[in-house]
Order: sequence, then structure tokens, then C-alpha cells
Amino acid sequence: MSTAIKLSVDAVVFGYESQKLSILLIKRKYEPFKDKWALPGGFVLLNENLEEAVERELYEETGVKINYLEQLYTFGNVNRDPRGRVVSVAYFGLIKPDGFHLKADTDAAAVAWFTMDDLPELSFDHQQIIEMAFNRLRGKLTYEPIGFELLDEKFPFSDLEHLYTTVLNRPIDRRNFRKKIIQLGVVDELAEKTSAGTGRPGKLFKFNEKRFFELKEEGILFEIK
Amino acid sequence: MSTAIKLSVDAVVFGYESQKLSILLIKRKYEPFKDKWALPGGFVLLNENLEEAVERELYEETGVKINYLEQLYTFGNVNRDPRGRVVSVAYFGLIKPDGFHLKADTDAAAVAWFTMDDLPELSFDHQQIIEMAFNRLRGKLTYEPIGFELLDEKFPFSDLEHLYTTVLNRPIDRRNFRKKIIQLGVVDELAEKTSAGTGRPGKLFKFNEKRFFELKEEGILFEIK
DNA sequence: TATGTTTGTGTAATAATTACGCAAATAAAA
DNA sequence: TTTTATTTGCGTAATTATTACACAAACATA
Repeated sequence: MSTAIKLSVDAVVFGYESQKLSILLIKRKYEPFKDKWALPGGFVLLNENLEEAVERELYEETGVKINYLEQLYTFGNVNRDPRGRVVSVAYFGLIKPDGFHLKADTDAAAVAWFTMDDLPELSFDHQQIIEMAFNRLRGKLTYEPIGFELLDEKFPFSDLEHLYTTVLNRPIDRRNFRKKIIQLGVVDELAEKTSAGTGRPGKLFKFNEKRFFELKEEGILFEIK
Repeated sequence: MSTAIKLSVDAVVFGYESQKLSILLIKRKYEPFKDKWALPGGFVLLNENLEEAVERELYEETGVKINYLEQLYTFGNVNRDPRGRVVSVAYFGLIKPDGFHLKADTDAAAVAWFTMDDLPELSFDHQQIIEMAFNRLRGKLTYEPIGFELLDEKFPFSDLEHLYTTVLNRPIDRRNFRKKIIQLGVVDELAEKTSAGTGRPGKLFKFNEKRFFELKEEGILFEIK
């Protein structure tokens, strides 16, 4: 047991595919929790900022590169790590899983996506960290129109709708939802239509980032009921 | 310059008195930033949780005891402390200043309340920490009916109203505000009236904590316009 | 008893949210 | 080629929430 407090970072990365919300996990190669699944993360180097540390660890351990991770919470209970006193700053981020090729690092035995309803047993207090991250995601989704990082650049409206019903785990009124999102102006309708799939092809939309930040600036909050 | 990352905690404690919002600061006795004002805080001990550390440091340095401090953010930029790498977990809390006798610790040359519109030059990145805490306070105030920790146990309605106008820094409609707060049920009207002051004496109110937590549970959000 | 100051209260106009169902467009199957 | 299954696209009326707004009542003090 070491004598000083050690500082680590952990990343909760959400992905969304086939109407399922997933989390990126690694399988630990060494003790403690050897062969158990855990959040990607590791110790912060002396001369790097926290954001740099979490991005680096995430990339090293999983091959996933992400340019925006939001700080979630700092977990510092005395006994959260059997190796000694380790305080961990947790971050969370959203990506489209299909954009990445996962590759386990030398430190990790494996990397994989797990859907939220089928998580494995986790190491340390990572279960708790994930719960907090998921609550934050749900909270954010209900009061601001986010989630576009989880979708393709061009998406049919139904993708956004399904993302919402999945994360919030309840039905939403399709007409009112669409009305509200469009009226807010955070999506732009494109000329193209979806080629794929069964049923009537839908128009494609694009996230209007500019408008989104304007709304945020104004402090307009939005609520999905 | 030390070789390992050190972990500290800092406390942003807001107080409210005479229609002014204040922050509790200490004057540093030693280098770095000797004789400059700073947030109360200090290094986390190896065997104490973060919340314990911040409560202890706050009490030691200022004589203020507070039983709920909410984690705000973790500040970890490489150069935020000239002594070396120090990552600090910031907390924030709300109290009634008049309930406490301030006493500077051996480490601090002085302790004092500073109103938000008259802050001194600050040490480290504490200016930035305070800004974040104030934004959080304002944010919370606009979407949930809080702030009761800042008021006396029994208070006339105007106290709550003034707290809101002070923190939000804009006028609010007295009638609509009162209607809304009362209709939410987060305050109970008492039989007593204010004795003091000029003008018509007002009824006294009490915060209904139970009702408040019920509302929070239900996820009802409230917005002051 | 007049004056200054603060409290307490209602209503109408406007805006936002909700509930709700059916026709149009396509692909696949018959 | 017609039918079937599936998904998209859309409007309106009812309900609820929010806003704007002003004056009388209660007390202390002069």
C-alpha cells in the first residue's frame, strides 16, 4: 500500500446503435480485478491536464479517440481501490460506435461495447460511476436537445426519436416531439431522403450546432414530457 | 517542486445577509500568495474521504461547520499551483452567516465574508472556482426552489423574494413568484407575523423540506422568469 | 391623525403543452 | 400488378401554465 494519494481518471463512453445504448469497457489484464471488466482509465501523469489524461488513457486502452469528454464527478472514498488511496476523476462522452475500430492495449485483455441492459460485473466502484453517468445523460436529454453526437451526421427524424425513447425508457408523442425540435431550430431539414429500410423513406436531418449554442446561451430550456 | 500529484479540497461557502450574497475567504499566512485572500481548503489526508477533508479544512480555517457541501468541480490544470502539481476538488455550500463566529486558524492570517460585488484579488485559480460556483448557484436557483439554507428558519416572504432578486440580479414579479412558491407547497405559512421593521408586518413562513424532496423525486422543475 | 412603507391579493390575456388519427410513400410479398 | 406491411408526415382543438398588472390593508413613526 502506497503512502501518497494517487490520482486517476475514468471514462464513461456512451454509444448508440441499433436502438441500444452501450458503454465501452475493457477487461483488466492484471490484479486487482484481473479478468473483470472496468471503465477505461488510469493514472494521471505529473505534467498533463486531467482532460489530456482521460483522452490519452481512453485512446491507449481502447483505440477510441474523442474530443469532448465532460467532467462528471470525482470519486474519492478511502476504500474504493484495494491498491491504496486512489481518487478518480470521472468523465463522460458520447460517440457513434461504428466510427471506431476497437483495439485492446497491452494493459487490457479485451475491449468491448456492452448494452446498458446487459452490463457485466464491474471492478472498483465503476458500477456506481456508470449509474451516475447514466443519470446525467438522462437528465441532460430531458432538458436540452442533445444526443446528436450519438447519431450519424445525417439522420432520419426517427433516429432521434428512438434515441430519446431508448434513453428515457418511455414513449414520447412523435408529433409533438417533432414539432418541438423543429420549432426550436436545432435540426435542419436536408433535401435528401433515406434510401434504406422498409416503409416510407424519411427526409434526412442535420444537427444545427450554431442554433443549439445560441439557445444554450440564451438559457432556453426545453423539456420532453 | 514535489514529484507526486497532490490532492486538495476547496470550499466555496455562500452566505446571505442584509440582501447581500457573500463568500467566506481566508487570508493566507504563508507563501505562495502570502497575505492574499483565498478559499478555505487544504490537502486531503490519506485516510479521509473528500467530504470529510473539506469539512475539516473549512472548520479548521474558519470556524464554520457545515453539514452539506456539494461537489462542484475538480480543477486540475498543470500550472494552477506554483508549488507543484496540485489537483483540487472544489465544493460549495450555503449557510446563514450570522450563525457563526469566524475564527482564523493558525494557518490563516484572517477570515472574512466578502460580498460578491466586492471580492478582493484572489490566490491560485480561486477566482475561476468562485465564478463556477456562482453560476451553479444561479442555475440551481432558477430551476429548483432552493435557497432556504441561506435564510432564517422562519422568514417573511419578502426575504425569499429578495434572495432571488439578489442572486438572479433582476426583478421578479412579486405576485407571480409568491403564487408559484405557495402553490408548489415548498413553504408552510405560520401563525406568527414579523414583529420587526417598518411597514405592514408579514406572515412568517417555514421551508417544507419534505415537500421539497417529494418534488425533487418527481423531477418537477420550476422556473423563475 | 396623517404619512411612509411594506404586505397581500385576483383576473384577464397570452402562450405553451397536450392529446389524438389518418393518408402518403415505399418495399416486399402474393 | 395488386395487395400488404411498414414507416413517415402532418393539424387542430382542449387544456394548462404563464404573464402582466394595481390597489387596499396593516402597521410604525412623525
